[in-house]
Amino acid sequence: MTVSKTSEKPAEAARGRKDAAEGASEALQLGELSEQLGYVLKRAQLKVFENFLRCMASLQLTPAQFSVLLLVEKNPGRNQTEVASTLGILRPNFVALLDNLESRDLCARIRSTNDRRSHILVLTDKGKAVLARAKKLVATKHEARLNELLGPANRAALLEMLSKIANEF
Amino acid sequence: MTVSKTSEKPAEAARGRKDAAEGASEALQLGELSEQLGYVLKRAQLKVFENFLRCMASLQLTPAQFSVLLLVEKNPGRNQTEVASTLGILRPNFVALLDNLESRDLCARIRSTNDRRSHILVLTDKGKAVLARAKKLVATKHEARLNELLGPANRAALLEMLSKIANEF
DNA sequence: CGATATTTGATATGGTTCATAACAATTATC
DNA sequence: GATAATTGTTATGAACCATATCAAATATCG
Repeated sequence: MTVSKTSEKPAEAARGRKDAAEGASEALQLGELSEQLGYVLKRAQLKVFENFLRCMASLQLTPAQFSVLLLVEKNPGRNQTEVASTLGILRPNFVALLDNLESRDLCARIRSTNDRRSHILVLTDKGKAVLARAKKLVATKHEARLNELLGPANRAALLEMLSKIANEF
Repeated sequence: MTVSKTSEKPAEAARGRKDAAEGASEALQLGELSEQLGYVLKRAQLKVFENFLRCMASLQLTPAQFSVLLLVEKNPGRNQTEVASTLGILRPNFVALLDNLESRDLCARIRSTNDRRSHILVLTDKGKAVLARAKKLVATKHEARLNELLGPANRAALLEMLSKIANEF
């Protein structure tokens, strides 16, 4: 982990007021830390989530909520267990997440007629509309920033390597 | 968000017993999700941390603890504020982390003579020895797995891109 | 059919991580 | 020398993650 969100700008906040005065204690050497995959990965992930939240501020969607809307749109009619486990979310924790989306009228639970235990998930019209706007924001503000920073080819390569790690590590 | 640790194997657990029976409800389509940087990044990060913990099981070191040891070894004589903020850890949260390392005799707090407010951090002999063993474990078990999966060139490219994101996003 | 086991959504609960406010001791500022 | 700022610390709350358990509904199998 090693990193926080709004808190400290890692290498920045290290050298404080002292610098102006006398000793000017220099910045710390990261050393082997900057070669540690986990360290860099975590840092990058926090930055990306931070940026995502800023881009989505107007829609008030977290990465988790966005991923649920995306998945339900692509797979309407699936139940909570299926959607949650596909996202790696535990069913108990998925309940509050859904409560939130449902209370905002973005998503609806419908009792299944086949299996009256399960709740079928679908996006409401508002949910579809909000998701459409969210996609545009992500594309133009968030993912575009990536292309700008890495270039399309590198961006694709990065995604592929991360997928490989996520699936085969 | 989106993913858990020991819990669910995302795409795996989705299709449960039903498959054997009749309808065999198929796996969900990830769709645009697999193109979302944040989603893939988070997944990869969880996998990497999980693997790190397994590799370090014999030494009982978390990624955060390992990063502290690495940083203190490279920068002996710095105080808590400097080390914590370099790692992006808030000072209040750094206290318990240090308490742990100190109670295991891996690291020591020494009252500074210049500024009697601050605690100078150093590794104990045991701390140095444990860190040396940890480095070997990480190199041979953890990072080696990466080279095996991506190849050295790709591994380097990945690290560089992640650093860029972490620093410039 | 009918007893038993399983699945689904939900609740309660505890652990871990992250963030803020406040405090005493010490030092810096002016 | 009075006031402000810094250091380590405590207390505390929010958010996220994980486990056990429950009632309702369904599946399984004798």
